[in-house]
Amino acid sequence: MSLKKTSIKYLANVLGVSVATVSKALNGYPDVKRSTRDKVIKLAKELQYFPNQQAVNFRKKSTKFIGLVLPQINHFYFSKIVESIIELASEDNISVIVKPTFENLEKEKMALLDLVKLNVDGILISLSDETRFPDHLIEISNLGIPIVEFDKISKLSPFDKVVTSDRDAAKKAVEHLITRGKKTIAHLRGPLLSQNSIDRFLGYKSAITDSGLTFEEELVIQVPPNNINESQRFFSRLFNKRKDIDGVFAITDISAIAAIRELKLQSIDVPDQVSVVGFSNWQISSLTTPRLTTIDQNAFEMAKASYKKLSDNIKTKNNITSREQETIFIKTDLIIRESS
Amino acid sequence: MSLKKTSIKYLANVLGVSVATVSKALNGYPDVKRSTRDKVIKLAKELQYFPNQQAVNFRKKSTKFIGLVLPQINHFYFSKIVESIIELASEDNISVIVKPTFENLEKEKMALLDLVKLNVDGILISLSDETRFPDHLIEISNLGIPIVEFDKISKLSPFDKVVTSDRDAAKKAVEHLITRGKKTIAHLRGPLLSQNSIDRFLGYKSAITDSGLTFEEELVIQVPPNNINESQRFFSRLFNKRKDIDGVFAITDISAIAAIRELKLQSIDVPDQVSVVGFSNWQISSLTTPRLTTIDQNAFEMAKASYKKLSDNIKTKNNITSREQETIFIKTDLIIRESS
DNA sequence: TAAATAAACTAAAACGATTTCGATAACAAA
DNA sequence: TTTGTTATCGAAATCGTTTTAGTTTATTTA
Repeated sequence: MSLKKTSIKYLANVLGVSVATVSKALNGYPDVKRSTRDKVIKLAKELQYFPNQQAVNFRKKSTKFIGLVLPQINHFYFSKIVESIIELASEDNISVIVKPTFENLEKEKMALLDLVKLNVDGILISLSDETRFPDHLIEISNLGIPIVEFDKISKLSPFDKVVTSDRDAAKKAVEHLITRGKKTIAHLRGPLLSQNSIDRFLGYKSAITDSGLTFEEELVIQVPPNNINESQRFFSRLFNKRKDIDGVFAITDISAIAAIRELKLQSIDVPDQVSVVGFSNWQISSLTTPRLTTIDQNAFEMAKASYKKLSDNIKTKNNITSREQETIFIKTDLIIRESS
Repeated sequence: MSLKKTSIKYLANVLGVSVATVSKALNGYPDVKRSTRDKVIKLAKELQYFPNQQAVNFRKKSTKFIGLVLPQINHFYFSKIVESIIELASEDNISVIVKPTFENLEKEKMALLDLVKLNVDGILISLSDETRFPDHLIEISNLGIPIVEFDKISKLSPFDKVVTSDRDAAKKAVEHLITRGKKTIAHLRGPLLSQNSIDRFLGYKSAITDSGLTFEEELVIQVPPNNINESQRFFSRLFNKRKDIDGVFAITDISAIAAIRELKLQSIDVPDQVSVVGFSNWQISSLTTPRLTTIDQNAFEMAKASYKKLSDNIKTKNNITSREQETIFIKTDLIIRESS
C-alpha cells in the first residue's frame, strides 16, 4: 500500500494553487493571503502532510545533523553524554548521528568519513585510545566542518576542546586522602599516553609533593582501567610488596573496586586501614560495600558545554584558521562516601 | 574558506565529460570505457570528492536512516542495544537516529514525529512505561513505515516484536533457587502494567506451583526497579514481617542488590541463609560482594534480531495489513555466581 | 561499401522543497 | 481615466545525484 506521502505538489494540485504558494503559506511568508494560507494549512493537516526533511535539508544546504564520535556507548559516562547531547540537540531540531569507535583508530576514521558523506553540520568527538595524531580530523576540518573535541582529546590538535579538569580533580581526591591522615598513597594509573591518565597522575603527584610527602615512583602502577580482574592482580602485586600503603587513588571506579576487593580478601579494613578513592562516579560506586568515594565527572555539564561550543561554531562558521582555539574545563565534585 | 565541496558537476567540467558519465563511472556502470572510468576515479580521489549523501538519498527515496526509540540511553542494557544496533546498521551503510523518551509518552510521540519528518526507512521502538495503547504507532505505520517493537512492547499492537523470554527466564531463576533448597521465595516485582514485569512474575509463579511449593501473595511485593534505596525500604518491610524468607528473586539487579544490602545490614548470610537472584546481568552484578547470580538478557542478540527483522521488513516492504505479525523470543542465560 | 550491431557517451527529467523575480490583480491617488 | 502602489500569486531556477532513453561513434557482419 504505502500511501505515497503527500507532497507540496499534491497539496498544490488539490487546491489549484502553485507549489510556491503552498510552500510560502506553510512557512509563513507575508505575501500570501490570509484565506489561502488557512486553506493550505487546513488541507495539510487533513492529509497529514509532513515536509520531506531530506529535501528541505538538501535544498537549504544545512543538514541539521551533527555527528557524535566516541569510544563506546555501553559505558556509564559516555551513555549519559550521548543521551544529554541528543536531548540538547533535539531542542534545536537537530538530529545526532552517533558513532562508536570501540577505541579503534580505523573505525574512527571510517566514522568520520561517514559523517562527511552525510554532510553533517558539525562533529563532536572523543578520541579513541589508539589515536595519536589528529591528522584525520584536520583533513575534515579543512573541508569546512566545525569540530569540537571533548573528554578524550589530543593536545596536538587545533580545535576547541572541552575536558574534565582531571588534574585538579585528582589533586582534590588525593588531598582528601591526605587530610584523612594517609601518608603512603598508591596510584593506579591508566595508559601512559592517554591525556586523562597523564593529568590524573600529575594531579596525584602535585598533591603529594605540595603537602610535603615524598613522591615514590614505586607507588604508581599502571592498570587496565576497565578490567577489574587485571586491576586486582596488579594491585595485589603492589600491595604485597608495600604493606605500608594506607591510601589508594585509582584512575577509575572499576580499578578502585578491584583494590577494595583485594583488600577485603586480605582482611584489610576499608577505610580504616586503607582508604580508597575512585574516579567517575559510575552508578556502581554507590552500590558497592563500602560505598565508594569518587570524583563525579559531571557528564551533563560536559555534554552541554561541548554541544554549545559546537553549536556556536556552526552558527558563526568559525574555523580553525580564523582564531585561537579554546579549552573549556568542566569542574568535578568529590563525592565522599564510605571508602575513605 | 569552506572549500565548497567538489561535486559531480565539477568533476565533469574538469574532465570535459557529462555528469552522467561521471556518475556512472563512480558507480561502476558497464557502459563507460575503462580508461574514462579510471580518469574519473583518479580525479575524484585527488579532489577528495565525496558524494553528497543527502542528495543521493533524496534522489533514491530510500533515506538509509532508521529510527531507534527507547526509554533511556544511560542504562547498561539499553546502551548496549544502542551500540549494537548502530554497529549492525553501519555494516549496511545505514545511519541510526536515536531518540530517548525518558519513559514519557509525549516525548515518545514527538520522537516518532521527528522520525517521520526525516523519512526514516523504518523504526525500532521500545515503549515507555507510560505507553498503554499503541495508537501513535499505528498511525505512523499507516504511512507505510515499517515498525518493529523490542524489549518493552505492547501486546495490543500489530507489529513484529522481539522480546526477552522473560517468563522462561524468571522460571529458570526461581527453579535454581528451589534446587538450592530454598522454600520461601520472595519476589520483588516491577510495575503492574509493564509486560516484562508481568511475565517475570508469571514465571516466578509457575516455578513455585510447578514444583509443589505454595504460592503466597504476601511474598510478592512491588518495588521501583531502578531505585536501590526505595527497593531496600520495601524489602526491609517485607523481610521484617517474614523472617522465614530464604530466597529472593528480584526484577532487576538493582533491586537484588538492595535486598542483599538489607540482608547484610541484618547480618543475614548471603547465600547461606538467604539466596538472591537478580535480572539483567548489568556490569554491576559482577562487581558486588557477593557477586550476584542473575539472568543475562543477551542485549546483543536482542539488538541483532530486532535489526534483522526491521531490515527484512524494509526490504520486502512488508506491512501490518499484509500478514500475521511475528514475535521472536530471545533466550536468556542464568549466570550463577556467589549470591545463590 | 553498406548495413547491422555494439560500445560509449550525453541530454534531460526527476526527486521535493525553497526562493527570487517578475506578473497580475486590486485598489488608491491624481 | 490614468498612474502609482500594494497585495497576492506563480514560473522557473536551484540544490547534487541517478537513471532513462536516445545519440553518436566505433566495430563487425554481410
